Amino acid sequence: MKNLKKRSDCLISSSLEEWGDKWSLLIIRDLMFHIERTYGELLKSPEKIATNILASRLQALEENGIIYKTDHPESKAKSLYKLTDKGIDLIPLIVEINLWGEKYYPIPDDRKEMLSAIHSDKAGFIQRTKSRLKKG
Amino acid sequence: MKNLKKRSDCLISSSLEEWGDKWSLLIIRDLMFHIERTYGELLKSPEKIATNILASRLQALEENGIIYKTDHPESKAKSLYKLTDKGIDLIPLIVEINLWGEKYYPIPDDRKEMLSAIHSDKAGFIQRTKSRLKKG
DNA sequence: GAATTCACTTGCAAAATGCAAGTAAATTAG
DNA sequence: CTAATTTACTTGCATTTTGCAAGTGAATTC
Repeated sequence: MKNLKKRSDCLISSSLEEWGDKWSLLIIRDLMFHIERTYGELLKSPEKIATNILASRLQALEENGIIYKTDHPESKAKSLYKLTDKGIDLIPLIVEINLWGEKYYPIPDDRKEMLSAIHSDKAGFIQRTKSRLKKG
Repeated sequence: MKNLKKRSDCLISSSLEEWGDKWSLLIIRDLMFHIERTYGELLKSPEKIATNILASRLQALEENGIIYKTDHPESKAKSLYKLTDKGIDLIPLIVEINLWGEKYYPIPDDRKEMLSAIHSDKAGFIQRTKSRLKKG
């Protein structure tokens, strides 16, 4: 998957070229909820991404500076993927997707707490999530 | 293009099934900036969507209740596409994409005014845009 | 030392995309 | 009034992307 075709100068179009496909945003979601994940953990997400697609997306996201790969502290066989600051900047977007989804889909139990935190203080939630990810 | 595969219960995943591809979001962008567009006007967007892809996306977005089609007031040959309330609810998302893009791409001149309006009063901008689209 | 885990890669079929050309109804031009 | 043009698509086909299953090699556990 080669990226950055630059279909136009539009900010939205350019941004979507980087992360605007379903799998990329689901990977970003996982790294937002869990701070860091191994390749195998990302594979276990309920949407069942294929191994080759996961590999190509991780590579593209890394090339675009949205995620980075580090050594796993306990094993040389594993490695960890995390969001860069550029990736962390996508938190407000993920929050808005959740808010839209909340309005049109049944809310899974494990998202209820997060959504009520967002509703009571959106900016605070985003700020707390950002700092949790940055030190992680 | 058949929709709604429902890969999981995740709000993000379900939402992305509806509009989470690049072309759909660009169509939504156009309908947000211009309130209403004909098929031909949508085709003229700088990203150069193919005619068959545009047709399939319009159909999917309509089936998902995000846009609707109405008669053109001046010509039976033309028809107009507009955002439904469900589609209008995506405005905050488009705003956040713009804000992310602003940080990582050069800002086109024709977006500068909008972005400064967003920066000075995000909630107000969203509210004004919503009411503009609803009466339109 | 052998089996298992981990992070991928490879090969191939199926689906989606993109391009060019066509079509039918409505509109405009002569 | 008739022919050319516009409008909103559809169709056919090549290219690209996706998805599935089966490797592969290094690291780890048994």
